[in-house]
Amino acid sequence: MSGFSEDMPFFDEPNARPVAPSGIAARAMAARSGHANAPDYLNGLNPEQRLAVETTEGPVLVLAGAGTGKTRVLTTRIAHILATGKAFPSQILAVTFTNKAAREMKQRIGLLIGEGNVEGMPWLGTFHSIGVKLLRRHAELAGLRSDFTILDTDDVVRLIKQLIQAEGLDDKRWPAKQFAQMIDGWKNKGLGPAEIAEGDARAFANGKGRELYKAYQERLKTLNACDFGDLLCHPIRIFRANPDVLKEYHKRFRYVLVDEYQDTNTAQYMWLRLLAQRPQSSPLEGEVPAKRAEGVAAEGTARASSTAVRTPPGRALPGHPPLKGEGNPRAATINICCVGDDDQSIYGWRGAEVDNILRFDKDFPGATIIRLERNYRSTAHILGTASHLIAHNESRFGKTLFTEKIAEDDEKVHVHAAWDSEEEARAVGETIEAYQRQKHNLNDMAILVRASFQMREFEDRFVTLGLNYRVIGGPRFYERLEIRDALAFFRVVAQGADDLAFERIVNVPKRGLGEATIRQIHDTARALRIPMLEAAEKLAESDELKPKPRAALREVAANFERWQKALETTPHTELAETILEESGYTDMWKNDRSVEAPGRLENLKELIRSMEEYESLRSFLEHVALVMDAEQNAELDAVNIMTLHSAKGLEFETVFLPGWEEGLFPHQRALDEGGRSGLEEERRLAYVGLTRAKKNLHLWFVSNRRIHGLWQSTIPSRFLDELPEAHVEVAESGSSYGGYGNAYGGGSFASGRGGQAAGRQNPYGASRFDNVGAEKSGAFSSTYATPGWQRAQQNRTEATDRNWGSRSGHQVERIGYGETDSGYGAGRTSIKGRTIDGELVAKSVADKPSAFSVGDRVFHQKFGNGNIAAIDGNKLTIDFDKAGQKRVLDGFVTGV
DNA sequence: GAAGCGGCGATTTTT
DNA sequence: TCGCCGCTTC
Repeated sequence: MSGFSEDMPFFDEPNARPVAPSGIAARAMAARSGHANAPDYLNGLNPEQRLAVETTEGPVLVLAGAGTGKTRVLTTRIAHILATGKAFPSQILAVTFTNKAAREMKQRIGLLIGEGNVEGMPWLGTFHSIGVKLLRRHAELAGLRSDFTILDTDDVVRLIKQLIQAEGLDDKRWPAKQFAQMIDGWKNKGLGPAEIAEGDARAFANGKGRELYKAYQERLKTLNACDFGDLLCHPIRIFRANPDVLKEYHKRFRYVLVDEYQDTNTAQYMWLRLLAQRPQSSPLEGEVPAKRAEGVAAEGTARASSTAVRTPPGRALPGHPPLKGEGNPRAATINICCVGDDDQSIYGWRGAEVDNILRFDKDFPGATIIRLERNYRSTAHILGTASHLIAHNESRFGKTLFTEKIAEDDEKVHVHAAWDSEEEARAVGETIEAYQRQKHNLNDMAILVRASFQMREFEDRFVTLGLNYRVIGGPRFYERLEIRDALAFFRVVAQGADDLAFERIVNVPKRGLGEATIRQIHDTARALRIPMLEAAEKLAESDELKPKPRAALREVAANFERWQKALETTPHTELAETILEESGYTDMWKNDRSVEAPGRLENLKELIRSMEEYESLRSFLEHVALVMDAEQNAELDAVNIMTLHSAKGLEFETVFLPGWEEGLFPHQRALDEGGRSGLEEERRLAYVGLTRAKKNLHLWFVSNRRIHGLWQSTIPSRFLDELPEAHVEVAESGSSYGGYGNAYGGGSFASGRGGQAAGRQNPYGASRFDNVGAEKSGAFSSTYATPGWQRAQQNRTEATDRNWGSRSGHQVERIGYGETDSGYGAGRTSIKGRTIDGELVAKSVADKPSAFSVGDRVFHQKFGNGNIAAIDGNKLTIDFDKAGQKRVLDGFVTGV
């Protein structure tokens, strides 16, 4: 109970018992948790959680360690505020980072207080979705119309490229992508063109960075569009420039809740501060005028004056505006509750400021800090391991997770060594099969990697084993080529000024509108200051074009005119279908002979289907821009493969963490670019990984890994040396293909084959992992009787057939990973059309012959075309034209 | 408009 | 080393 602020102010609560001053908070808390008449929703909360729920007034920081019931606290807190009549649903602002988190919160609040009431929580959402909402209401204050478009990263890059070229700059020397990232970085900090540092402005485009940024913002305005960063920055600017507007929201939001506070960037922080500081009276006016002015309007001068006050030890802060009434005992009540875990801050590289959370009690004086350390997820060994590791970080509040469930048979954390990444994949595969034999579900297992290139080896291995897996993360459904094309059509219909969308599809399908014509449209639009669509209409009526492009353009213009009219009268799903038909887009794919085409058509169908949930084309487009989730197939029992980053917030019975080697984890670039804080973030990432596991945890490191195509010998991660011996067991081997250790090792694993790394020293001193793997005994050494085959056979007759027709038992799912414009190679998508609803799949698959014959010509995503040489059940031996002879499962090939 | 070649980069990712 | 992007070529 060390976290209580000693000077928490006393607040009157009209509708409830007064909150006890913090001096007796512990006692009060204890007394209350024993209260006989506590409402249902409070039942089952532990004392800390309950305190976090019931301390509704004033600033509260809930430091919620991994697996300590963070979401439960947030949702119960909202339920409590509502149940005690402290606020109406519409008076609560609750922000999350991801749509998934927002959805989950809505759902869980619904369970607590009844579905109907959640509908009335219009201000529960992601920072961005709430930003859009605000911006739509006050668009004119940002120079936009309320039907503005939200551009995605791809649009932004294309736009910037145009601007760079328009400036007469070499777009190779100054890549648009890089500048887009710079702009993103500035917006993360809430900086407009006028506010960026001189040095930053000069660093790009021959010193034209600032002008370019300005030009970009102006271009967005003419396009009636904004980017993701603007969704936060525009509201900030609006609030600052229009105190009356801000006041409106101060009145509205009585309670502010923030999830994952450690991930907030500076802009989000500013946004929150503006909304959270609610003067109830105005004694502050004139009292600290200088600070106030800075805080609300001029961040320029704020920097110098605020640094001394608010810089936490050890780390300098880039100019945050000071808090109004900072340090002032008469500061207005701020009912803000931020929940987060400084130890899980892993997004520094994209602008998140761990300091926001570390600084909380300084930002919000008198804040109550509540630590949730009671863990309900993992075994004592896992917690002990994670805690010991994270204790090596300096910049942290300091929490220690504990559990009350200590079972004798809990296994220690296993650390395994392998010769190289291939053996690692093989051994993990075997361990998974060993668990499977003990009746563990594949769904309960996850492989969490540092970098996505590591996934490939596991995928390859699992394909051969016939082990179901699913990859989570990566580009998603809405980033696929055909989806983006379709959306571009819709966007132009919904918002005629969307030039980027127009440019994207004006010549899709091919209409003979080449570069020259598009240039001409572009120039006309620029000259007349009208959208390209209008310019196209004008050109089509003039004599400036040759007959062919002129006719084509006339058709395009007529199409859009017709569709725009239909927008008023036709149901939007119907209209969407019409658009894709009449534009020839569907036909384009129907006539396409490539393997991807059918999948693309199915995706388009899925797109239309998903539109039904929205009331209009506009609201659909808005959701598409912000909600880019792909649904999961939870039915399929499959091992989960994902990066450590995307694993945050998830939990699994069994977790595998491969690749614990210096250079990979911690990643070399994190060290090079981030220094000590980079290392600490890597360590937090490791901590996130470790704390995902409920029961079983396996860490791996290899001696040799291929990096950029070259085999390099590697050194075990320093993180391994930071694990507590008491909770860790070094498994001698994981591979039945053992012998490497004896054959090559003989000594230090870290020194590699044949002294390859001779002279290379472990800079971190002798590691106790140096000799691991020299002997192989094999805690999980398995036999060659792989269950994969039997399983594959079994699966054929079970759920598999229902969902996937008679494909092989081996199933692969890619959540999100699909092909994009730029494309993940086709080889990355093993089975297409998983987004199709079950019925369609079943039908289309059933039509196909379920078995192949020897001699059949087939196509495989990864290996290309080949002829079937032999068939063994669902396993085919194929002579590939290019890849040679391979054995693959029949589900992975299609007839040609 | 497709195919072929050369250069380059190669963590992590949400909205 | 591999695979993508963009440019050139026919």
